[in-house]
Amino acid sequence: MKLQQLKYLLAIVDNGLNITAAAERLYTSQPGVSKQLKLLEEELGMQLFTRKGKSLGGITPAGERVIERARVIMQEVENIRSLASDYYEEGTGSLSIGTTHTQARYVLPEIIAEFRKRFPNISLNLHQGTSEQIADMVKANKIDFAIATGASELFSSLLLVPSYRWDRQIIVPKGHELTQLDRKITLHDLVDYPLVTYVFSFSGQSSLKRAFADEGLEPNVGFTARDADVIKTYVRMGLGVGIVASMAADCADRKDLQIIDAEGLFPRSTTWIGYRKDALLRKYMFDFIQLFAPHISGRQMDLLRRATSQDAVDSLFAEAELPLRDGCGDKITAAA
Amino acid sequence: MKLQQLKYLLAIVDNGLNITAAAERLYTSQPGVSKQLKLLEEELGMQLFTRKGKSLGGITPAGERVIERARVIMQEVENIRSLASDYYEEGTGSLSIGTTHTQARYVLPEIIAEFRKRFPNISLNLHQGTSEQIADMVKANKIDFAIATGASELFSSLLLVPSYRWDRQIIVPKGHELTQLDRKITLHDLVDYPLVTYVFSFSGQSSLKRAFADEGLEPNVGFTARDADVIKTYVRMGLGVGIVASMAADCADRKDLQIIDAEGLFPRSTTWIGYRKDALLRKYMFDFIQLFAPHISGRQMDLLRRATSQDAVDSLFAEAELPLRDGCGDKITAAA
DNA sequence: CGCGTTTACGTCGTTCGTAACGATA
DNA sequence: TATCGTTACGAACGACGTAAACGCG
Repeated sequence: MKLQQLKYLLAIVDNGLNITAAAERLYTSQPGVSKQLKLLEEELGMQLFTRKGKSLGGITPAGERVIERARVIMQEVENIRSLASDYYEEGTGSLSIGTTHTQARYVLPEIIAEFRKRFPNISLNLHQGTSEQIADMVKANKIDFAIATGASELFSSLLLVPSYRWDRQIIVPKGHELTQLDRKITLHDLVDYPLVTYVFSFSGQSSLKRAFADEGLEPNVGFTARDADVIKTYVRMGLGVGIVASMAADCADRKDLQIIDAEGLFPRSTTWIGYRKDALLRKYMFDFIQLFAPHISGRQMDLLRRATSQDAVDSLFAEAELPLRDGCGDKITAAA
Repeated sequence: MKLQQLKYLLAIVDNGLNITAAAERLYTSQPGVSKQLKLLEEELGMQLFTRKGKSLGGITPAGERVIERARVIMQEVENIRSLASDYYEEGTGSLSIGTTHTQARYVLPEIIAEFRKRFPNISLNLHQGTSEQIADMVKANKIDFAIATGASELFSSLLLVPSYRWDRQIIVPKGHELTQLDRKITLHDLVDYPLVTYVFSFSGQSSLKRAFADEGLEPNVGFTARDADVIKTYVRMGLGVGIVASMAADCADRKDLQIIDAEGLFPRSTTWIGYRKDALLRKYMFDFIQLFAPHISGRQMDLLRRATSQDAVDSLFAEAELPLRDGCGDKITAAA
């Protein structure tokens, strides 16, 4: 048995049991892959795949289990390489992050700027997508980190590190009648206006809908978009009342938009940064986590390094201690 | 990186950083091992070992971590092979068991007889030793199963499956004055006689001593031996009162020895069968477990197969439901 | 000088890519 | 006939073992 055979095996599986495609992905010849698969099957004395004529038809039950193990092995091989890189190639490497628009546009820029300053030779890749798309990237091992809000059920193979919490904010054009209220705004006030907010697939969105339902109200959603910039554009055009994450309402917007604090109206959301349970992170990756979630103490980071289960991570952080993030003013306010 | 390089690396570590010894163990030439180590270090770009002149002096901190990972990899490779054997070499293989004298002499014979009948082509190896010696065998990966009583702290790398419980029994020559008592025997009765029992290193032994201490008594230990046969021999010679595991007092002994039930006098012991957490057991190995601990239901066995932590195993079995084993009469009595 | 490691080198087996062939839809 | 996998073969590479050199105690 050789590592290459296992690598080829996984490549075949990950390319839909198409040996030709796997060979291309591996930058090698197709007969080579074919032969190594055959050799592996011969050595193990078992069929890993069922055959449809000459083509591969499916994976045998035993094959499934071999593949599982092979994945562990290749992951550990990666971990060894990663260890080695940490010791002798300090300062070089790459970091791929999958995240949503709000993070990429409003939260990450200054964090990434700081990271680049500290690690100028780490190449950074930002992959933007919906929670579901990010989950796919995780599956395909395309990213080192996923950053998102809620939707933890999509990311069971990751360790999720809660990083900060945020409220939604209501944005309206300056002088809008909602700003004339002499009391705190309520959900009742909102149902009279067309709302402009995130499309439902955006995680945490369903909690907004539920907030209305809990009071027996039906929101009038006039327009949905995937990112806050589009929402703000439409709010500026007077198309409705915007509801966005507080991070998205930055200071520049306050020239022509008015922000109404919606604290308490909707449940608070928690944004996390996650990485594969079985991956060994390089030093600069942990440094990135600490940049992203600076409330984590040095001691907590040490414990985090050793954590292998979500329970272990959760026990490190109490929700109440997470910082609350805003788009203007102090970027991070202390815990309530 | 190649699997062979990792195998060589581990062999070097397991042979006290002596490359020559490692090469012999691997049935290959010493320069070959040396070269592969060098290649591995070059590929990783790091020193795995510190050098004392030309000899290996110690393991670098980074090396330790690489070795950890390498062990996982080689274990998974074994697991794949094991899987393959299960599918295509059904009925062949080997089973090595490390256990104590009492198990080997009184409990295992009939279990092994049944196992041999079912799997005539599995070669069986019984390694007898103290708990400590068995723990060493586990470390050196010499055995598939460890069977022992108590001493669970020695076997933290194993999953321990509680299998049955047993009491100690008091054995005396026929007509001994302790048999004349018209009431249940107590610890006070025993301190007047020299006791013949297991040496202290035998696990669970300390609990015997503690039982006396709890009542403020000091037992008069006249003679200790490592196995019950020796103890019985000395009891027959009138050298003292024997205290042995109930399994060891078999029917044949009742001709010239009298057994006094000591139920309640000493804490009950639990015997377990254990296997490495990270090992993938072959089918016949699980069958052996079920032979050894027949109280485990089919459903529990299925869950056991998937268990990876001791907590998961413990949650499967409540102590109270374990059978109580005796040396004569019904071999296994139902739970109390 | 003995022990253990490294270097040097010749042999042998394996892998790889190209090219041709076979099977399937 | 287009697609995909297998077989065949020569070239290149890598692993292995023997022999010799080196360093340390």
